[in-house]
Amino acid sequence: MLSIEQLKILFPDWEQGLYESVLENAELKEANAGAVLLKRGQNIKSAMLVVEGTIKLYQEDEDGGEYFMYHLNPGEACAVTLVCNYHHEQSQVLAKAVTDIKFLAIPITFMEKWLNTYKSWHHFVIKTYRSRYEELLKTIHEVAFKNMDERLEYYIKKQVDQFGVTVKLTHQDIANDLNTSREVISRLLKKMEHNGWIKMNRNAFDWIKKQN
Amino acid sequence: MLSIEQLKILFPDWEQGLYESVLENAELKEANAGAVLLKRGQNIKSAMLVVEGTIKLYQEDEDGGEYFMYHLNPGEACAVTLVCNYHHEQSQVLAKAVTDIKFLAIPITFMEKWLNTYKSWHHFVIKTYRSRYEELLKTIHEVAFKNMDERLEYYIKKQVDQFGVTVKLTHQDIANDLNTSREVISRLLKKMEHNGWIKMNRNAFDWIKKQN
DNA sequence: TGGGTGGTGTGATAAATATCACAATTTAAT
DNA sequence: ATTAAATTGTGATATTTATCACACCACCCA
Repeated sequence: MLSIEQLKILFPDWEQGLYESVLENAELKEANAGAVLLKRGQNIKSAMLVVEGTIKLYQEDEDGGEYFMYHLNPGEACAVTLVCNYHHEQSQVLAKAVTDIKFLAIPITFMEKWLNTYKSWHHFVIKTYRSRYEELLKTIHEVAFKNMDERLEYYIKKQVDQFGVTVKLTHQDIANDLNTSREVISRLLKKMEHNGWIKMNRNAFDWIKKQN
Repeated sequence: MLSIEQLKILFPDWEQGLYESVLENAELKEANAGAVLLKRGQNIKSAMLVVEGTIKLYQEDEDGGEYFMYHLNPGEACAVTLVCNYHHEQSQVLAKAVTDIKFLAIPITFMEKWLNTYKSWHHFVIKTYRSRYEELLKTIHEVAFKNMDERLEYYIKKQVDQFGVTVKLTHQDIANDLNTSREVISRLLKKMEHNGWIKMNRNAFDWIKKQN
């Protein structure tokens, strides 16, 4: 299990009692890069708080399509799992581990209880919802108004913010995340290369565009 | 101002003290159908709770484009205005009155205070965020995976749920809400008419599709 | 070392949507 | 009643994206 000191670093704004409750009731779980942590329609049985590594959140289609929405990092929680009413909530999202990860799983029976007990938990939940709500707004902005070239640029920038200027993804990976085809991504990346925005390698490329 | 009885009907799960605080500090405002209540980039100065009528929430583009996300009805609050930190939050959304409306405007200086004072307010805020988060997920699902014909059907169904089977909108109205062109909507509606899903009139049509 | 596999490049074509042009018709206004 | 404005219908065309087909190359591995 984690030490209380590690918890305090990850979640600095909590009350003492909340740290103790978490240590007592949460399970520290691990998963490998690529693991699916939550899928569309799955019953939510525990809240997920990221301790180590990065998770990607997707909207998932009925027939296998995916659309990437945002990253979850250590100290953050998966909003959809912070359910208040413990009656068979179904996930609307797909969550995948990008790297090897560690996370705290807290049975959702505690959610309602903690909301009433810990002010800091309450604030944490609200902060989580608010920031994710804003991420979704940005996603809608992209997908409702932008063509694929701009969406790709936005996608790459998020990737760069997360993992640095070397983007270690295949064209197919990116196409899956943007719910398009590999050919489209290949051609758009080629254009970016012509424009001097990226330097391409096999299985990866570097983002070298100067930001104004 | 409203009576406390009216408030209790609209917001049945609140504490007594919260009703009183609202009556004391909220301003009851009115707006006409079509009025813009909040636009992208605008500073948020008060929370908005709907008392009467219906509001439409949009994602707004830099250059005038709009994409309809969801309706707000009496007893509901605009999530983006429920800010916890009163430091110049900017709206990411566009809010328009669909009908003549009445709403409570609560200065955001009370938001943080009430979160710490009223459990029922805290729950209300979380419930609001959660339900709107889910609406945004549905919107992303439409716009990321569906073609315009299905998105139009989804749009009409939301309209029907709100206002009944007679949809009083012009093709141009719908095109604006879905960020497409009038011609596209006209042609798709014509197809729906052929399929026996709608009966068209000028400035309106009836949704007559049998649901299975 | 010689396949096999996966990643990438690229043309051809189809489908979905956007844009332009303009006619026809209804409603509103003077 | 006549004109003006708004609404709808529809063809032609352009753009964007999806799909199919296939070539080429790098890398792994038996």
